[in-house]
Amino acid sequence: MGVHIETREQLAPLAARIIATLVLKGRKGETFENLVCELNASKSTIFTHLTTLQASNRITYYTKPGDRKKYFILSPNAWVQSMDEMIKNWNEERDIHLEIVNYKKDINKSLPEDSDEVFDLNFHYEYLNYLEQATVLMQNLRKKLIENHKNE
Amino acid sequence: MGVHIETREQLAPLAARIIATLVLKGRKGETFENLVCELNASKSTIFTHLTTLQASNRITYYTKPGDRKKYFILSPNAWVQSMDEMIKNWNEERDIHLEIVNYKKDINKSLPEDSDEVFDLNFHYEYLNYLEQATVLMQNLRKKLIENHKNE
DNA sequence: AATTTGGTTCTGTTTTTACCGAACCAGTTA
DNA sequence: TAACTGGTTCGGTAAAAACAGAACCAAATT
Repeated sequence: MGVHIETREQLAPLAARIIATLVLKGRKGETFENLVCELNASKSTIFTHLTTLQASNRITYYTKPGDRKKYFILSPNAWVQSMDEMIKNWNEERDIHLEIVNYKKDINKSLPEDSDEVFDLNFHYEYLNYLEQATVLMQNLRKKLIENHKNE
Repeated sequence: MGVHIETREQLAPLAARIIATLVLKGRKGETFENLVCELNASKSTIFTHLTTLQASNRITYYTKPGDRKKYFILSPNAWVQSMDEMIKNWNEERDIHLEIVNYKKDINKSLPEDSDEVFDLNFHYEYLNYLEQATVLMQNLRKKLIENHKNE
């Protein structure tokens, strides 16, 4: 599991394993100390990873009254985050392709119709089409799931 | 663009820039030599990246009769590849969550109903639901786009 | 007031990644 | 057959990523 998270979320091995243990631990969470000894890593490493994971909204913590310890848990809306990430990426990609299309159109204009230097834009159009449709689907799914979630 | 590809496709900087230049070059493709001097990198580096990119089906090449050079181009079905990757990832993720659910169910069985050690499985169910729906949507879109593509 | 607990900061060290250069090889051309 | 072209292999290096250790700090305990 650690490895999977590591590649998919592009995290350092240990950061991924923190996530993995939090997934397994569930809503009870895990303390700083336990993470250190369970993953037998150094306090400093765990600390820096915990802070970056918090910064990227992947985890949070809660505290118990009369207890200085922080109990770290996964951010509750993992799938929303995951979808938002995906949509953001698709949009970035779309923007890049749009830029390229414009750039190539410009060049094509300055060439004779039959020149074999003329760019074929079809590739980009197909890709843009895919991105567009995927984004719409994902946004709808997002809305729908959020609705469902509220009504529980 | 290089940077975007680098992070999104998890490639080495130079591999990403190869992709980027191929995207810009389009159908005509780019030769080994040109890549070397355009990206001012060493032959060996370009070579190894070209081979791994071919191995991962991201690029191919064609040859001209009476010309020893290889003209490298992007694999024509980039969006299909991209979707397949995504679906594969979602399936892996689903399998992991299913395993965890089983594991947690097992533990829950051996605990009294009201124990606060009991795992809350809702998180996993929601996530599985998301994965399931996303996968179905993406598979449908895949089918649809492939149909469209054939009829051109 | 001293010590402990839980956490934080800073400065290395180790490991991995990304890349380069030189030597090499199989066809092709002169 | 010598030299060139286009590509391939291998050994090594430089830089970045991941992690560790020790020192440190503030709040709580003793």
